[in-house]
Amino acid sequence: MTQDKVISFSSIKIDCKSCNLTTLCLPLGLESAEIGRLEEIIKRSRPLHRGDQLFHAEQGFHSLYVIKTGSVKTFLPEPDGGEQVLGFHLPGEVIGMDGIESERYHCSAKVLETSAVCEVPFDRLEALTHDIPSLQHQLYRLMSKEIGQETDMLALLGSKSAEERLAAFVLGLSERFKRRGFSATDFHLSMSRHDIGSYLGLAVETISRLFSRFQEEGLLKVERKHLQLTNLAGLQAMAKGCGLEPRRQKHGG
Amino acid sequence: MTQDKVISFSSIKIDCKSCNLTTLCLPLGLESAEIGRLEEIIKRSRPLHRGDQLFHAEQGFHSLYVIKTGSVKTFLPEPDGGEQVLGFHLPGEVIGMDGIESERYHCSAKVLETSAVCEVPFDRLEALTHDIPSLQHQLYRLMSKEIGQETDMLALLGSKSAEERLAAFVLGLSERFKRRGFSATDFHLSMSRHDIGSYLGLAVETISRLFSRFQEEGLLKVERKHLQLTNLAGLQAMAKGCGLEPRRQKHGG
DNA sequence: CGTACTATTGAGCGCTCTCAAAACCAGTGG
DNA sequence: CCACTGGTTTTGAGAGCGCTCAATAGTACG
Repeated sequence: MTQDKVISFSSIKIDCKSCNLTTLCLPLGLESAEIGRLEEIIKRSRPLHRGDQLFHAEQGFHSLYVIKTGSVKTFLPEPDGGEQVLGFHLPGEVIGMDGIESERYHCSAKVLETSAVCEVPFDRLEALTHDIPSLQHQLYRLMSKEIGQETDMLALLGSKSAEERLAAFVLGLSERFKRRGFSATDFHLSMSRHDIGSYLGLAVETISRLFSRFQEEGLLKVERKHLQLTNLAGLQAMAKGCGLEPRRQKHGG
Repeated sequence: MTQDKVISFSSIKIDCKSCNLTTLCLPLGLESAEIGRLEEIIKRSRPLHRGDQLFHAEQGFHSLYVIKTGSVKTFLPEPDGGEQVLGFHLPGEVIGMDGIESERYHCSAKVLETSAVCEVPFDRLEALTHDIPSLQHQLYRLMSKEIGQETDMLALLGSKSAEERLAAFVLGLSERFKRRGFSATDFHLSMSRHDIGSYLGLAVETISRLFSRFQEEGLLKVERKHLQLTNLAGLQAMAKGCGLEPRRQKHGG
């Protein structure tokens, strides 16, 4: 029960010990009575499995979802049945905030591996943020952070080469795993090469070729879904476009 | 004074008659006393001119800014002095929300033409949203909308060809001018070709060439900064990638 | 052990890039 | 008024990155 409290509390707070997520946010400083109220509105879900869909684009919006364990991808469905991947989400992260404006989800969300996810009905959360100013502030911060992250992604897609994008991608994952207390150099890719390609605006084949090249260059080792980063500094240099030989173009040249 | 009230009210409401912006949002339904309180916190600014900077990336965050007239671009400064353009902002739009999370602006904002901009200190706005639930809801919606728009841009950059991007861009501008009560087919581009290219992830030369080609194809007429859309349906088809001849790639192949 | 899906690798091409230069425009000062 | 200067836009030529197509290998599942 105490354990449950911690989980519920931290699900919103995004500062969740049970999710190994201790540094993302400032403490909320809620009173225990307030924690209880927050707990009340959170629906715990049974385990979800690979391919399960949390919500669909255009579907009526009611709740935010907090990833507790596992991973989730968000994407924009395309008319031809394809998926434009928008992001990969790890424990402690919140999705669904794009649905508030129109009261319909803007994107779809699909579970990448067996995962646990909390549902937080937004109308009740909104009412609670009205009663608890620090929670209100936290929600503003959360949405602001989302905007900033998408902004960074726009810059990546707008001006980086394929190798810069992939290097930045694996380093981003590394950083996020590290914050969660997992290894920063050794982790599992729950998404397919296809999803990575879609996310980075590249073809599947390009992802595969780059992984092979990075491995040849000793930057990392990749075996199917397992990734081991063997030269973080080299990857960082590559992500910044400061590769050994000066290159300065996205593609073409 | 009544006129001023309308402006202040609508600056936050994003439903501003004086900005020709009547359809963007639902009414807030504020009491006149509440309107007064909102008015109090808004700082009106003197006119700004082309090149004036509203805020810089990494600078301490204190306020949101609402464009009243003119236009503003937001961008991420690059180490080499370049600018990765993130968006162009028209009257009624709010910028600076990316600064809430870290209490530093995430991007920079520069005025594109003579403009009027309201400053809204965020701490005071936040306090006010606590007192006025409908205002709180409106701010959530505003941030949610921003997330959705950036999402759409990610999809554009991730999977569209150059011609699809430019067609979508001019149509997006057209739509936004239309909502503001201006002509949807005849308007002024306050940003340079360079800015458009950066925004769309394309080279300046590509923008210029595409404008020329679109003109040859009778889709639009362009003369320096003046744009006239002569075939909206054709542009829409092009933006969707349903051009006359089937094409299905971003670049290459 | 067959079927379907995912990943890898190769061959070839074209979209969009870079480089380069000319045309055009705006502002300044003589 | 015009030459000068700096910036923006246009246009051309050529090249390369990342694409598509295609085929092979590896993996998952029944």
